Amino acid sequence: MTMIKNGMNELAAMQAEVARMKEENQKLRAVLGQVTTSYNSLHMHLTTLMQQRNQRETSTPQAHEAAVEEKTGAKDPDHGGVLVPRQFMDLGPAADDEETSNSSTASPDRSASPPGNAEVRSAEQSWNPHKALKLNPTKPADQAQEATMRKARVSVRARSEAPMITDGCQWRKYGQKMAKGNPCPRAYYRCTMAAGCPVRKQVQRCADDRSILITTYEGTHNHPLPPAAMAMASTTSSAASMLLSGSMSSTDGLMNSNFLTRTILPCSSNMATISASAPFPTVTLDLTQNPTNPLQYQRAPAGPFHVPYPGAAPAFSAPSQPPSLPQIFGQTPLNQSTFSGLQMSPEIAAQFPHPKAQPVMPPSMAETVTAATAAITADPNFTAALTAAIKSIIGGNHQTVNGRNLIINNNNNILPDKSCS
DNA sequence: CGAATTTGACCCGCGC
DNA sequence: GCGCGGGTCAAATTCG
Repeated sequence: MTMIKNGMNELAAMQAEVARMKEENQKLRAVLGQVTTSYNSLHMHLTTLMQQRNQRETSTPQAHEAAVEEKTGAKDPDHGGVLVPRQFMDLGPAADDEETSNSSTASPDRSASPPGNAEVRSAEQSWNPHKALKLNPTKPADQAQEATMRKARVSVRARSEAPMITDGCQWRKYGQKMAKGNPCPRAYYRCTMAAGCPVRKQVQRCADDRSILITTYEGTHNHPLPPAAMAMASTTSSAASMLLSGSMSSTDGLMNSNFLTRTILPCSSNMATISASAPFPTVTLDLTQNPTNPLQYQRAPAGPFHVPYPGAAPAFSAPSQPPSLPQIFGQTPLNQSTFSGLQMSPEIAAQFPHPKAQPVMPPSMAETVTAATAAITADPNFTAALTAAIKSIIGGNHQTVNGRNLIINNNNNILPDKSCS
């Protein structure tokens, strides 16, 4: 008798559970529909903007193409008259293609590379940007852009007692050097999550304050990343994309950091600095300032440093690992055009009423970033469309220099490169 | 014993 | 051309 009663209770519980799941399913469908609608409207807006821009461009196509040619040294048929940079429109096939070929052909063993082997040589060039520049002086524009992308660096400054920050990737140390002007050695690491992955990073302590760890990332992963690594990879590639989209149009050395600052690190206007000066354009994300900032990492008592960030945990699955710095950013692996950590402008938000990212100013930074992250990571196509749309919308703030976009800074938030080395 | 790290040698770009 | 400095290689060593 009690067994029957138990069975009935179980059945009732399961029915309740099914009903609850149905309700949840309906909500999710509603959300999906909302997102789809928003995406469609945004896509339409993007199309309209691009058409308008194309019309403007085609009115003076020769001047534009001549300017591009002068800047890059070759025409790029992919771009045509569209001013949206490739790294924002493509979902990374160009870089991926090449980097995929790297993985199949690149050999770190230089002695094994027969001289004159074009394929191996090409891979070697992509491995070493210095060689690439020298050995292929007449490369097409897109290749030049890719080479520049590889050269672009993202430097993260953070306080840490640990010898290296935990970013979710597997790294293999391949060298260490004493850098001039810094008593602390600089360590060189290479991503070992996939054979031929071109991503490298340098780790060095700041000479002025040795509690500050400077980690410089270079390159884009050519393999899927674990959740814990996606955010940082996305952040660095996004920062690099942002940097290059501006640095290639600016010859001033220091260029606008406002836009990047607002987008990569929407919570703080003085955490991201950009140096487009030689030898490599570098974005510096400074996490050592503003102790009251919610994004400010806190020193861990032992082991790798982590960045506690309330309200943003879903991207990290490892229960033992508290959300670390990159957590605050969105992620899209293999996508150099990802616009991470996006803070929606009211204009954009109005056109994209994401369920969590309402145009109303967010009550907290955490919600903003969480919502933006959710929106961005939802769909890679949407990511590309959104980034392109933003670029287009910001077009009002753009000027064209030598046929390329230049983001105009509305406030004078240009900070000197604080690199210590 | 295989993987990871260390470390001296080497390569390359750049300035003088 | 030479020296310096940054970056990488690879043999030796250490570690798990």
